[in-house]
Amino acid sequence: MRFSKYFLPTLKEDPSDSDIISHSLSIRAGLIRKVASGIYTFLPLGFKILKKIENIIREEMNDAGAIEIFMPVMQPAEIWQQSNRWYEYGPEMFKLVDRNERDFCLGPTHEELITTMASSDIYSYKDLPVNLYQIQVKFRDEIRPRYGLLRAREFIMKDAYSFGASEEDLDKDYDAMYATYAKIIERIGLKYKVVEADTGLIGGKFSHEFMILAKNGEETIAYCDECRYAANFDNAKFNIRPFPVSDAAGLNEGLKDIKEIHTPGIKTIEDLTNFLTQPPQNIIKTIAVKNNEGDVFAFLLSGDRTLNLAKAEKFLKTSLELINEDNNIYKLPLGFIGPLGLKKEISVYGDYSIQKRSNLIAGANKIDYHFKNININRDFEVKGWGNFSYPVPGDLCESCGRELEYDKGIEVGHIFKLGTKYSTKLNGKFLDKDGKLKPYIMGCYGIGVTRMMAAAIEQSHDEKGIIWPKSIAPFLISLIATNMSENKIKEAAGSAYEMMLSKKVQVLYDDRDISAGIKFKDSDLIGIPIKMIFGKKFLQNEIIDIEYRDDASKTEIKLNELEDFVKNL
RNA sequence: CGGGAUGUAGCGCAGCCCGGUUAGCGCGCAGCGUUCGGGACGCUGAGGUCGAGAGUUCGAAUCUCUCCAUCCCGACCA
Repeated sequence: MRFSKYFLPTLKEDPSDSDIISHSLSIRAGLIRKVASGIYTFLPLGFKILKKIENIIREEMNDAGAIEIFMPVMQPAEIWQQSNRWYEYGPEMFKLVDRNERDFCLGPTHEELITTMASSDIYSYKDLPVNLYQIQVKFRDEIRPRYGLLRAREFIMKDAYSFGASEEDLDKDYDAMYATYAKIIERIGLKYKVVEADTGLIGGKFSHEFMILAKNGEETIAYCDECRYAANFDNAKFNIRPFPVSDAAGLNEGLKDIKEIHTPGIKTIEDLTNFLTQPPQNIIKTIAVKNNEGDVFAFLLSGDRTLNLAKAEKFLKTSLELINEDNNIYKLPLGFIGPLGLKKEISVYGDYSIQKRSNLIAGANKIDYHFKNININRDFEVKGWGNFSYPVPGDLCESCGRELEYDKGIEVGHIFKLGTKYSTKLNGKFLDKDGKLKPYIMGCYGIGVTRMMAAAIEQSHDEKGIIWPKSIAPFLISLIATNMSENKIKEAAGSAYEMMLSKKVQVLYDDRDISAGIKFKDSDLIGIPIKMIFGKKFLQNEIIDIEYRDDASKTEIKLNELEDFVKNL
């Protein structure tokens, strides 16, 4: 492609309405333009990259035996009402009405549609298992679209749905998709981690998320290199770190007498640590929660930890909300709550992080007062112990005992075992060998295609711009003629361009009659892996400079070596 | 939806607090000339409903109100 004939508008400055690197770079490099919040046009360069990502996905999916189909964006309301997600999804679904006042939605996902389709065309165990996928636009009216392509309202997803006759079928497909997803990301050439995740709204037994590692990632991953465990931060299993001896005030001093201390207006752990010059680990954080029935519970944690509500809910088998000014049915003195002197109706549960501690500080259940030297069992009882917090630095891998490490990531893929959730609701049944009618056992597997593009930028860029991995780079070679008014340069670069075209090398020839600096800057900004420069050195000695985008390394080749160089790319 | 901020030329911004002729600057864009390996220079020029509507005023980009859009922080997700 000749730059002068292409449509590739680049910007020198960051756009004012983007804060995240992948967003501003994809606008500056001329990949996308914003149409409305969370809605984008793909310009030629961005579209090219998208197609490359899609093709890698398509090839690997096909290799894994999945079969491509194409379903509509617009879907009738009935099937969503049948699965009840018309209501569960709620305002997150774009809904519309046709001229006959029938309800439709713009598909946020396609479980309903494909299950309905399967139910009328797959009747026999002989047709199973089968794995169907598509690469399609999805619509989700996100509460808050943000970060450009990372959370858009219209985005492209590869979604696959497997139908099996048995759990074994599902396991096989699930494992195949797991391996395929890993292969896809490896082929694209990005660093990633697979984590155990929550199943969320889509439902099902368990799931894995594929995370592209990036500093600005939305998700925190807790992992252990020793035993290869990795999980979402919220979900991570861990053992409480051993209490550091240097912090161990009172560990060996025996139990001291309780003292009430005046702490006017000191409500937060942070204020308290400053006021008393004590580490937060010596303070009991007491978090009050309530369930729908109006039962109130108190969870005690080490002051440096945060209550993981999901863990508390699992433990108590009830859904919970934090107590605040609005739902404070017992009028608890927020900021000064503690285990000692609580109402009898409130059951107290302890996090392992304080189990073996003594002489701690806690709220006195009286405004502006705390207690010193509180001791478990001597001063109050705990109804149950558990792990109720998020991990903190130093916490240990549950299976091997090594310290957990943390990384930031962007979720680009998610695979689920759905089981019979949708087949049951949408009448997706087949006749099995034993002559019995059974629901399909399903799995679903998604990759965010447009998100993958943004995640790649997020992982791979520098202050000059994007650094594309070769696999998805829009062009492999950026051919730069530094001075178009030098005929020798212009002609040599022109014939090099023609030669590479004939050899099917993907080359962007910057033939614009502008200063060389702009060409270098643009080339770096849009992230083409190799710069091939015809300039001064060519005029003098027929030397062509080769410069690599990723590590900025350089080599020189002579004109007569050019064909060989191109051959070995 | 709650909290915070912003809307002035294609892009990035100043002007607004303290109202007063033709609304500025940089980049980009067009023409001419000079330059030519890391965002060159000179001259000339085009380009604006000051987010929208209403109000206050002799007079509004500037003050008031309403609305809209966009971005950031929280619950959701590929």
